[in-house]
Formats: sequence, structure tokens, C-alpha cells
Amino acid sequence: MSTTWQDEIAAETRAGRRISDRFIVDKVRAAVLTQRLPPGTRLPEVALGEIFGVSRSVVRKALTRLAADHVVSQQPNQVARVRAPSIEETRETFAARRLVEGEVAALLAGGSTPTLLEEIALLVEREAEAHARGDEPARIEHSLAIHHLLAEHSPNRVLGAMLTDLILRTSIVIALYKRAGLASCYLAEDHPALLAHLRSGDAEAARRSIHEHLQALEGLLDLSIRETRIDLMAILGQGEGARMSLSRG
Amino acid sequence: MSTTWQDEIAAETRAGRRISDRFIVDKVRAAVLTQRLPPGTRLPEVALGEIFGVSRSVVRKALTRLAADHVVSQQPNQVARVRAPSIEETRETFAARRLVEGEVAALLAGGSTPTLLEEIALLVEREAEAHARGDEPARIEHSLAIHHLLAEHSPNRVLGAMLTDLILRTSIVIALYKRAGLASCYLAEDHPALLAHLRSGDAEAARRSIHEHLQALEGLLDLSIRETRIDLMAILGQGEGARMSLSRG
DNA sequence: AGCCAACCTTATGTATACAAAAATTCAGGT
DNA sequence: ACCTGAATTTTTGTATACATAAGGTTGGCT
Repeated sequence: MSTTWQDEIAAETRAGRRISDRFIVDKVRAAVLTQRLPPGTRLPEVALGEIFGVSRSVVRKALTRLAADHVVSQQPNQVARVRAPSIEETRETFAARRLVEGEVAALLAGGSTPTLLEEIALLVEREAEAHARGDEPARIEHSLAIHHLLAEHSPNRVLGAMLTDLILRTSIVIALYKRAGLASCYLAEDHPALLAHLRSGDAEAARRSIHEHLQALEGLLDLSIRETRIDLMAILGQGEGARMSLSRG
Repeated sequence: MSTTWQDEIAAETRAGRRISDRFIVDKVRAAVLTQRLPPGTRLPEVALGEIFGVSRSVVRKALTRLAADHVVSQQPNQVARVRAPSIEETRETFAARRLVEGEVAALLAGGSTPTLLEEIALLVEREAEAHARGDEPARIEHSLAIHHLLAEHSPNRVLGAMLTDLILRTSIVIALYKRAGLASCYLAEDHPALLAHLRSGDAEAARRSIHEHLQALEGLLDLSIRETRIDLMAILGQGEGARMSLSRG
């Protein structure tokens, strides 16, 4: 994974651009989303600075922004760590997203442009194809793109920004709590149904389909009471593996 | 106003505490809320640093956090300025808050503790008293306290945090767009009605009373189309007054 | 052997110096 | 008189040095 970062950093510097805090935010967020940086991983400022070839100033700004996005936790005089949302917070995040994304979908059911509907239709198709050929990373990417499209085109931009945040947070906890044996969180009917309701302009049906979709998604997670699993992971599991790959750079 | 800050800074240092970024965030946010720092005001890092007696490092962190809270706008290589939300954003913020606070109130209608209900009842009473004696600052404080209480006690803490943010943002635009001749935004019936519905446990009635309350509040604002008012203010009105009081420190 | 304390390592908090980019000012020309 | 453009000033971006606090480790003591 460090090599991936190394490559992207090299590409960025070759392009004449300096590494910005934004770049670091994006890379760390992507790594957290794909669990290359598991919850609890320590993110010391100097180590990150060496990896990205910048000083602590830039890293600190990036970490502050990641903390505002709920990706890392930052406590005074302590190392920043990849956040491990609790089961309770996971449930609450899903509930918040149901509320917000449901409203956005309802707003969009009235006034979405044909262009938007076509873009969504394309992504829905691609997601199905990716699933059919067993390409789970591509499927996740297209699925996320659909929801991000809703957020970006929300008539209410304040709600849209909130939704962007919630999509990120739910993605993190989905990666975290996905039931062990489950190959994919694909729900074949849900996105086509949503699209149909957006097309027909039925706001309440669109809202309902979002609610059901997210409810089903949450149901695919392993949110059993034994929260110890995560605590142990945060305390013990962050050990040598993740730490080394960071300090190796 | 600088003298107020000076006093608070002196009190903080006397107490042995160093001025933290948190302190600066709180003070700037309060000043924006009370319009002592009008929209468009420039907030240069060195000037703020001199006022608070800290270096740019601390100020920068504070400004980054204020930007995350939508209080100031920060663009690369430009001075941070107090944000002036547009009329459109104001409407969208109110809509978002109606959605979120309505849900929180509905959740709270079922399961709020007697303690919480008593606290709210006390604040409702105090707000009415403050209004009766014409003490508008105190009235605003108690009114805000009621809504913050809902946010803090939200069974869904994710929604609660989102509501805290939205309360701040709506407070800013209320101060910004309050109709000129209006002495107060007090709506005598609304808070008591909300309290009654929280007590009775009727979730949908509680949600509805929040919706109506916020709709009425938005109706008290001057959101006419001529947005030029704000643009002019941001460009011209930020002149000597605010700038000087900052540089005078 | 177990526990405690002092030390040392590590990492963050803060200030400051220098570089680069904007904004402003002022002079020159049309 | 107005517009243009270079020089100056202001302000931010980044790196680095020093101070401080947290965490772990080793030594000594009971």
C-alpha cells in the first residue's frame, strides 16, 4: 500500500504540483475506506510527513480536516488515530443518512434533469455488470457514484453537503462491520427501483425506496452486541503491521 | 468589542491557561453571532494572533475549524473572511434544520426524561420573562439554550451534532437577515407548544410544531430577491470600522 | 516475583523564519 | 482623466527549532 502512495506522490510531483493537504486528505480517506488503514491505526505527523514528502504543518492541516470529517480522531497531546465508530454510532449514522438521503431523493423526484437520470441509469447498469463479472471494487465504486450523484445534485445544497459526509461515514462502517462471509453488499433491485421512482416523479416512493435500501444495507452488517470485537481491535490489532508500513514509508 | 476580548483574554491568562485554538473559535463565533464581526470582515492571521497573544499556528488551526463550521470562508492564498451566506443558502439551511430538528423532536417526544422536560420548561419561562422585560439578548440566549438542549439530548447523537451545527448557522443568518424594524424574533406560542407535545409524547405533533416554528422564524426574515444588499455590504461595508478594531487590537 | 519510580523515547504544541502569492499603490503613458 | 503595469506591501504557505506532555522501559526496592 505504501508503494501505491509512493507512486501517486511521484506522479503528483512529476506533474509539477506540490503535495497539498487536500491530497493527503484524499489519500488517507481512500485508504480508510478500503481498509488499507484499519481502525485504530496510529497516524503520527512526522511519519505521514516523511511519506508524503512534506513537513508537519501540511500534515497537521490534513489531520484537522480528516477529524472534521469524522475519519480520524484527534485528542490533545495524543496521536491521531483512524476512528473506529461504535455499533451505536453506526446505527445512528444509518438513521441520519436515511433521513437526509430520503429527503434529497424526494426533492430530486420532482426536479431532476434528464441528464442526471441518464447518468444514474448508466451507473446502475455498470454496477450490475460489475457485480455480474464478480468485480466487487468496481461495483462499490459505481454504487458510491450513484449516491454521490444524488448528493451533488441535491436542490438543497446544504442537505447535499450533509449527505456527502454521511455517505463517507456509512461507507467506513460498512467496510468495518460487513458480515464476515459476505462477498458483496449488492442489492440487485434497490437502485433500479430508486431510479424508477425518480423518473416517475413520485417523491414519497423515492423516499421510501431510499429508506428500504439503507435499512437492507444496515441489515447486512454484523452489529451484534459484543462490541468488544472493535475495542480489542483498536487496542491490540493496531500493532506492528499497520505501524510498520507507515514507518517504513 | 476589542476591550471585551481583551478582558476575557486577560482572565484566561490570569487563570494560568494558555489561549487555545478552541478559545479563539468560541470568541470569534460569538462575535459573529452577535454581529460584532459583520459578514465580509477580514480576519488576517497576524492581527488575530496579536489580539489573542498567540502565534499564527494557533490562529490558523482556529480558522480551519471555523471554516469547517461554516463561520468563515477560507480560500487558498487569501485572507479568511466572515462568511455571508446567500439568501438561497439561508433558505436551504432553514429547510435542513426543519428536517433534522423535526426528527430530533419526534425522537425526543417518545423518550425524553422528566429532567429534560423540566429544564426546557424552565428555559421557556425565562425566555418569556426576558421578553416581557425587553431584555432581548437574554431572550435570545434562553431561546438558543432550548434548541441546544434538544440537540444535546437527541437519542441519535449523529443527528444531534448535525443539529448543533445547523442551529449555529441559522442563528448567523437570522442576525444577518432580520427585518430592519423588527425588535425581536420572539414567537410567544411556539416554544410552549413544543414543550406540550414533547410532554404528551406525540412525535408527529412535536415534529409539526418544530416545522411551524422554524417556518415562522424564516418568515420574519427579509429574504427579498435583491441580494445586492449583502454583496455591497461584503465589498464596501467591511471597511474601516471592523478592520480598525481588529488592527487596533 | 511484583510493583513503583525515574528516565528516556516519542510525538505533539507553539513560535518563528523564509518563500511565494495577492493586493495595493504609485507612476507613466494614452 | 483614465487605464495600465511595475514596485511595494501585506498576507498566506511551508519548513524548522524548541518546549512540553504522554508512553514505555529499565532499574531499584519491597
